[in-house]
Amino acid sequence: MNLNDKSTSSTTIDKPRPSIDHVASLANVSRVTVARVFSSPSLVAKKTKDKVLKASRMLKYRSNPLARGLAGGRTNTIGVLWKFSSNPAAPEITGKIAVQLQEKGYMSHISSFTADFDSTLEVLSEYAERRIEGVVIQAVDDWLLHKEFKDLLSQFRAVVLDTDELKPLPFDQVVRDRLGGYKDVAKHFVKCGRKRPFLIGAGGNIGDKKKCDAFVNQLQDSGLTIQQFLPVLENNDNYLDIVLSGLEKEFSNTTFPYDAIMCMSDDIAMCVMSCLIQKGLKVPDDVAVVGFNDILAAKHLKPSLASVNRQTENAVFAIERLLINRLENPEGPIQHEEIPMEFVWRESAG
Amino acid sequence: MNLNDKSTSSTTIDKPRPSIDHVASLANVSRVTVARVFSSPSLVAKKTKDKVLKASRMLKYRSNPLARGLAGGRTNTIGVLWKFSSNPAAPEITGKIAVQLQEKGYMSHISSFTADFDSTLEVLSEYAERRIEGVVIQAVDDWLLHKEFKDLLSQFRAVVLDTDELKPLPFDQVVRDRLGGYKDVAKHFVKCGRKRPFLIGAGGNIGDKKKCDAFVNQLQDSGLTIQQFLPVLENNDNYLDIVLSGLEKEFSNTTFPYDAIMCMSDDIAMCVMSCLIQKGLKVPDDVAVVGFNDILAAKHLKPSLASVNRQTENAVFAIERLLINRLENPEGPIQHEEIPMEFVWRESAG
DNA sequence: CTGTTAGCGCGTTCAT
DNA sequence: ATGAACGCGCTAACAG
Repeated sequence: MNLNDKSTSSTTIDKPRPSIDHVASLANVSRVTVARVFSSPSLVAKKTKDKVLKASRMLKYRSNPLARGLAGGRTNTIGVLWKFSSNPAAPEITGKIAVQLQEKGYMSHISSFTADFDSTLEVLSEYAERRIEGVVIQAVDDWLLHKEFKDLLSQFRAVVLDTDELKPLPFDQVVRDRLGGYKDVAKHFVKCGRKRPFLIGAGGNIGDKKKCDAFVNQLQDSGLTIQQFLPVLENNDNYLDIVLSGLEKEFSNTTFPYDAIMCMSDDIAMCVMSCLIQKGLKVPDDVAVVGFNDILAAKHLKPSLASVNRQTENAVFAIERLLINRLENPEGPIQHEEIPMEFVWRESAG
Repeated sequence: MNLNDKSTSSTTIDKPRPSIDHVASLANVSRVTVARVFSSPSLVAKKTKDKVLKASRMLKYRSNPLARGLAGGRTNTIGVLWKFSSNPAAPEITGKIAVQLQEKGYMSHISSFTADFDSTLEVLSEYAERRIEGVVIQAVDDWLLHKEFKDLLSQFRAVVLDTDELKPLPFDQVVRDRLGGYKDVAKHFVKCGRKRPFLIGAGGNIGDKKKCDAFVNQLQDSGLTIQQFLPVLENNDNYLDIVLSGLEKEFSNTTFPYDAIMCMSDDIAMCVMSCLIQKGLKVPDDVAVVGFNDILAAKHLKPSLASVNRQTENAVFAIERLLINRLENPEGPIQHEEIPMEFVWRESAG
């Protein structure tokens, strides 16, 4: 038991970074007893426990997460893996998750999916090496269905997926159906008698493809065909430039060919509205415009901007709930929580 | 040397989670030699090194960060501490930092300052327990000047501060002078002959106070006095409502009393522009409007919105550079990097 | 240049 | 209910 006796005389102004041994000697018990007080308190006599707790409080003892993890204990660490590129919403939700978990006593690692599959596997491997207890993963791509991925994930005590539709995987999931939002917009356009809808902002990835399909199919069910898409390059800071120059071209005809525009972000929608209005068109009388994200400013614009609300707050709470629940109860039944994204009607939608 | 001989027959499909000992025995050297190949390669003979590297590649060996940290080695972990509440820019910059550092082989913990001083100290203590190598801290408040805080920070191999002005602290700093942005806007208003400026969006904290002062003082230097502030509650999702209802009241006079408005965010600026235009005022002819943040959409609005660019990208790069540099060279001279926030002129500014 | 020894701080058997 | 001993995987201080 090699501890410097400095720590006993608490008058010294050192910061002895107390270890479990210090507490043990101060409480006059063995190191194991101290450890047990924190890991499985029920096995320790109340009197002993009190002694230990008092001593640890005096020394401001907190067990070391690294040592704990190395020895097979809990690390209070969570990994949050999101796709940051081409996803402006990623920082917001991952940040909120981190802050929320911090309040629960967990520390989060935030990482980004990378371009290739292998290096993303590496991230999960490193999570495992660091004895992370749980991971929260944005699961929009289909990578997760790979066996390798699944196996790596299964190592963790808790896994929560943030998906856009229920995946056939044995993990807790928060399902945020953005497609529902797109369908609702399509329905609204139909209901208002719009005849020439338009969709702006498709990227090249799978998720974007799904959105387009949902929107188009919903329109087709009502007998409307959509004429054209204005594609947007992924992960490009100039995407608004591209969108707007594309839109400009549509004005070369004598009449503007569309009467309803769905934009894949509020940013785009705002710019489109500005452009239309400046060209002498009225929103929503001539053209209806709907955005996506429901930014705070949307309701204060003129006309106020209709949008789809991602329900980020609710999603974060759901994620936290599922995660904490599984950490505390690893063997419980798998849970799914649905949080539909809501179409928010405002003036611009007509 | 207790290692299961399973690992030698690499045909088995187990994932033996190879430890340093496995590599050592396969390469026929001692465990220490293996460790040295990774920590200080220069001390190992080339021939031995190759042997070891080959063995580790075969076993897909990667040293365990937890064990490394516990034994006093490097953990490849960075802490990023920001004020998330009442700061919409926090997720973006912290996210970018994390992604950037991930590419350099570091894993980031992202945390938020909390309301009280003590629990923020706790975060730093936990960083220390987790043997984090470096911390990046948003240093707008004056907490850092407390001795306790300074002492805790000094433990880390690297500390990079993101400040709004140079702090008298022995740490690397990236100075993003937002006050310069405000001053530039004030100068611009003066230059354009505006006589009745207005400032919207002051919160209650110290940082906001400084901004206001910078703006007001700059105006006063030119003989202009600013009539009024429209305060905004911190950390409030309705702040736009409050701003706009405040603005409404100004219209009760026969003439709108201001001819130039500086808004503390682009969100506010957009709403203010919409409001003014709807009331029949012209931007910028009757009233100039400037925002803050320079969102992508700003240049596409009508009129295009003048703003102040935070230079987030550049700041992230600077932070990364200072951090990596110090990690690799802990004893080097302290560095400061200035990244002024730039006033971006556009139509709305007049 | 390489190997031996002794920890880092904690969890987990076993005994008692 | 409590303690002794060992191991988690690695680095540091020596030795050779």
